[in-house]
Amino acid sequence: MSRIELSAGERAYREIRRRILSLEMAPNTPASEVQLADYLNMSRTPVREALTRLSSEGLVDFRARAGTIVSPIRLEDVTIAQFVRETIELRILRIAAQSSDKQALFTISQSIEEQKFAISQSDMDQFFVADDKMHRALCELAGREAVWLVVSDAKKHMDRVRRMSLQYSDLSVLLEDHKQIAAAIRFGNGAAACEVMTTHLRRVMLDLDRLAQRRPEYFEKTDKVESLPGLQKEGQS
Amino acid sequence: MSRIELSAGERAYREIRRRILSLEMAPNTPASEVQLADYLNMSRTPVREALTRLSSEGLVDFRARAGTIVSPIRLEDVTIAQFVRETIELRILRIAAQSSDKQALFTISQSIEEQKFAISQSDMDQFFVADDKMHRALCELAGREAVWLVVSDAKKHMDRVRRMSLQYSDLSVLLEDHKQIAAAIRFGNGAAACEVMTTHLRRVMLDLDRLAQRRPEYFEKTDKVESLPGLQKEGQS
DNA sequence: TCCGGCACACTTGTATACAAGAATACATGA
DNA sequence: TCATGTATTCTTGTATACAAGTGTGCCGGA
Repeated sequence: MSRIELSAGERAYREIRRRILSLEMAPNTPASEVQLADYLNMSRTPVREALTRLSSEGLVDFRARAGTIVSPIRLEDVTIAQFVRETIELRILRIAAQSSDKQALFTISQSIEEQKFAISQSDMDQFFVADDKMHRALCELAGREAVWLVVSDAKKHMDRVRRMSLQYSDLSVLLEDHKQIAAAIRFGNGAAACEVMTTHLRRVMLDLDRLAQRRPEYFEKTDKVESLPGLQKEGQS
Repeated sequence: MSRIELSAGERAYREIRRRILSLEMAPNTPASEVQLADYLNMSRTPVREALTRLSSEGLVDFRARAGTIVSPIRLEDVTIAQFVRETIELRILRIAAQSSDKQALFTISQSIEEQKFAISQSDMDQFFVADDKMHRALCELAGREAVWLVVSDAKKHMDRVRRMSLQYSDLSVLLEDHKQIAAAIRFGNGAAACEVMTTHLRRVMLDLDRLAQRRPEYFEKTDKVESLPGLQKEGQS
């Protein structure tokens, strides 16, 4: 029914974006227009349209007449995204704690079940989806569903990091966070929920350094001298 | 020195965006590609690139093969933007209140002087600029300069409303808000600053209904019946 | 072996040509 | 007068051609 024909430009945008955020297209690697056009079976025009949009999102970098690349992960972008997300979600949480919207509360329980299942299947993608579903449901509970769009948009700069981080993380820890948040919300205890949420959202940041060392080619090279002689951080071969 | 040649696409984007946000291009009116290309002395391609970006920002609406229009002002977008801006700026303010960055504090004083001058000259555009400068300086004071970019981005959905509102507003009221905020910040009184800021940022919202009645052609038509017979709001004409 | 310079291949930036759906004006019939 | 069907015009969507830099690799010389 709602099956409308998508334009080539829109298809290109969604597919390239998905491939970037899922790390299928690695940061700092070329995103050639002709190559993508070939891959997507279309001309350069709609591909270029997609890349233009992605560029203004900071997900690809145009280097005039010298090739386009998938943007490296920028620590600054991640930090801002984290700040914005945390700020907004905490306020959402305080509002949500005073609500008792049955539908939203049910969606939250539902997403937690899905997380359990995803963990039992070791299905990270599904966990990813269920995680988002819960955070989104919290916005609904607060009666600010549309705010999720903003959070979701800010999140794009963290998604690649989150995906890397999830590979080495214990998902059950995150699930436990979620359970505690849900419980606190049900009790109308906004402060407690916020406390857990703050810890929860900051977990990714704790991994950042480790991830940047493990995959330096994914990250933006900083201007600062990487490691002053005799002042190196503990070498992590 | 830093005078680099901008691409046609970038020029088109900036100019069209400026014209939309300044209401030179009225909401709900056509934004034809050929017409804009002609106006900007370039081909359709870079214009289309600009419109694509503006579309993903929600500032123009593509209607496939039926013309592109400047997006109407959507009350929902304004509301979200207000929520996001208020949430972020209040947190910024609490952090800023604990700082004493001389440079940023000076910039704040400076912008207030500029506001006074702008009022004396009845120069709204200058007031607009000085206003932004102050809010930006508050981010700097909080040591989160980059967060301003996010606020600034969220703000785009309020800018057109703000511009309409300013025409009927008493600018000195806004200046007074700013003075109080600056004073509270200097005293390290974050709570007081937040209180004034909340009132300050919500002033635009109070005008919304009035503005929507004065210029209904600028706003998105809501599904709700505009005015039930016998239940009209006070006729304004 | 190293360095400088040059030519070439390759990439994006822009213009133009063409395709196809949408809105509109108009003719036609009741 | 009004409804309806149709042709036309206008708009965007996509493909392709061309222009103009960029980076690279090779060659020659020291």
